[in-house]
Amino acid sequence: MNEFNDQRATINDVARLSGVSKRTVSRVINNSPKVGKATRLKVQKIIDDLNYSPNAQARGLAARRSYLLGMIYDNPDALYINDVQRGVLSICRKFGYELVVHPCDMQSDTLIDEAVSFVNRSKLDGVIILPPISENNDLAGALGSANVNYVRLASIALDTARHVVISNERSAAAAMAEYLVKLGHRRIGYISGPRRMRSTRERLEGFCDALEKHGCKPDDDMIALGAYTFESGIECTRKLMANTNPPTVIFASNDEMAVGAINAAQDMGLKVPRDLSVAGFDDSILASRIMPPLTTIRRPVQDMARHAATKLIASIDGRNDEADVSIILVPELVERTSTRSL
Amino acid sequence: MNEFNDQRATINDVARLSGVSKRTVSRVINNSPKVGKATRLKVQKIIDDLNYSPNAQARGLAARRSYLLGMIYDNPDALYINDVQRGVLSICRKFGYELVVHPCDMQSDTLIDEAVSFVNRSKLDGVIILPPISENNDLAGALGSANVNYVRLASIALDTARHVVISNERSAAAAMAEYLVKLGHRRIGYISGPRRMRSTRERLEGFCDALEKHGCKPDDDMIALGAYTFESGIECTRKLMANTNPPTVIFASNDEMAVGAINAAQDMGLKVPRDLSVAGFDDSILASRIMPPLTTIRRPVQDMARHAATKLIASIDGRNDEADVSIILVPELVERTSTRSL
DNA sequence: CTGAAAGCGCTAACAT
DNA sequence: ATGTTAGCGCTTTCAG
Repeated sequence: MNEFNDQRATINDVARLSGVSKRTVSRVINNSPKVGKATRLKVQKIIDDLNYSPNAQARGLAARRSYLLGMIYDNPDALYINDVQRGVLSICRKFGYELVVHPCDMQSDTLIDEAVSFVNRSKLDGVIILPPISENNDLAGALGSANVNYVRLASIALDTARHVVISNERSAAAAMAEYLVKLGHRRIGYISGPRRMRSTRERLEGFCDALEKHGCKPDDDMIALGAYTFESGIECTRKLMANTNPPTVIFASNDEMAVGAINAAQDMGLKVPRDLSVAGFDDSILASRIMPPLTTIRRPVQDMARHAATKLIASIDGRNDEADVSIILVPELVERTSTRSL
Repeated sequence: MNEFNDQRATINDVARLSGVSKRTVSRVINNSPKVGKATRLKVQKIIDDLNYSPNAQARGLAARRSYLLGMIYDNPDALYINDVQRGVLSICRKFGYELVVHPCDMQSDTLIDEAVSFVNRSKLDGVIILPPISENNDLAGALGSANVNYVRLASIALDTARHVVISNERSAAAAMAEYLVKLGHRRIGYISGPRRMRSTRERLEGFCDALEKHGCKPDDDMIALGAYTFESGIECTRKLMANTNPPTVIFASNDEMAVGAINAAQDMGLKVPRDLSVAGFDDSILASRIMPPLTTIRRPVQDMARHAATKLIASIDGRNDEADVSIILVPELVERTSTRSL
């Protein structure tokens, strides 16, 4: 490390000192195979001595590459976002990319223009889009026609394999149904997410279809429309329990609502799981901290993120086979003590 | 928007179409005052028509500016990180900066080299460092001698005003002490964070000093050494309550531990707050979701982040007066129902 | 396998 | 107030 020199070394310095041309140094940096072994070693030595690292901006300008990936989201769940960031970054590191984050407002009517402008302005090589924004086909379309590489995280195949990484929430919800039936429950309440989200439908249909197979499809009064919020969990639980024949278990389709359900139950003087079982979806930090600990479904968030980043970089690098591999992950059921056998 | 042209417009296109030189266009882009009003309007019109936006890489290369800020952290608390990101980004947007995130491993012995290399490689204009990494003076020193602009988020003035934004956790902890004493508590238990962190000392000393003023300085057996984790909260609570004269309230110095304390209490057959009051620190999502809802202290995280970003950008722009303003924020006490009056 | 030279799109002295 | 001319540090034809 040259502690005394404020100026960082450039490719010219390396070329001069190692007695080769810029072009050759560039080849060494980029691991081109067309460099003699001796030359490579000589150049590499100078690079190490100088503690040289190429200027990303200059490189990007010349090569039309920024080595920057973007992440676009409007998700209230900080834990989810953080997990995705970590997952994406673990792959970025391997390939020399950095991650630029871009939270935004889903409802904004300039959402699409803003997203495209974000990518263009920063010359991002690609973007990863998180749910629920990932479900916006217009956004994906705009990105596609602007020739932007993108991968969406989703619960269903809403794009070609190249552009999406899927967690099969339908089958995860079905697994929860199986589990609750096996515990002996027949009166089963369900709290859904907001209508406009795809995950809402996936989870609901997966759950109901599986129950139907066991001959206990829930009546309409066993299904409450929530909003993925704590408060809506409370409200829906009240509604569900007000039925003349209330459920013995409530499956809230995310943990926030499940925690709301537990709180509501306690308010009503019901003990969970003695008087009412409760299950959630997400395995957020809340799930393991709440009393009683919540039976829930763990989405493979970091895995999805890693796959998305891998796909994206493959796509940027033109490794089409890899970019086009179909990725479908299955969340797993986490059994805790908020659900009991009847 | 020119939908049919794959190539984005460049400054040359704008110059040619508006019949002025590149230099003048550049002046318009950068809001230089030395441009005639008519010229400015004419150029701006072309810019709008072409939907032109300058290439950040080229701009950065020429001006030695990337318009990229970095965020360095190793913090288990996703909510905190997310809050900081949002805060920083709200300022970034105003000034045309983007944010590159960089979680890392505090324990790594290449931490410092990696951080410096991160900044150099990506040509970041500045970085914001989160606790507890922000407490690493060697890192700050290395950044400083590498001429990197940085701002640290901290609980104490561990750098010059330009380089730090402070939340006064000492006085916040003191406020909690006052509050508990006012509720009538005298036997007061404390669960600290890990020794190596500054915030641990700040919170502990602030708390104890305030109690001392009221003549109820806690004995050594009323202070348990935790680790800011859920499990350590449980363990420390057990220890505290095993005293012959156990506390009537436990102040855990973060919410995770406070939630552990509540769980431990319930395990021991104690009802919170009837048999034991519990208070936390952070006002994390857990605080409002747990039963009973947690009395805690809310750190002004987004505010700190905004101040840090503002400072950093001022410093980059050479607005020294602004960069050197001293920022000390005070967290506020949030009263909920996990603490009761004796 | 290596080198010379022409840019990538922008800013910044230095004119005018 | 505006234009000319060099670069910023790198990649990339195109030659050898």
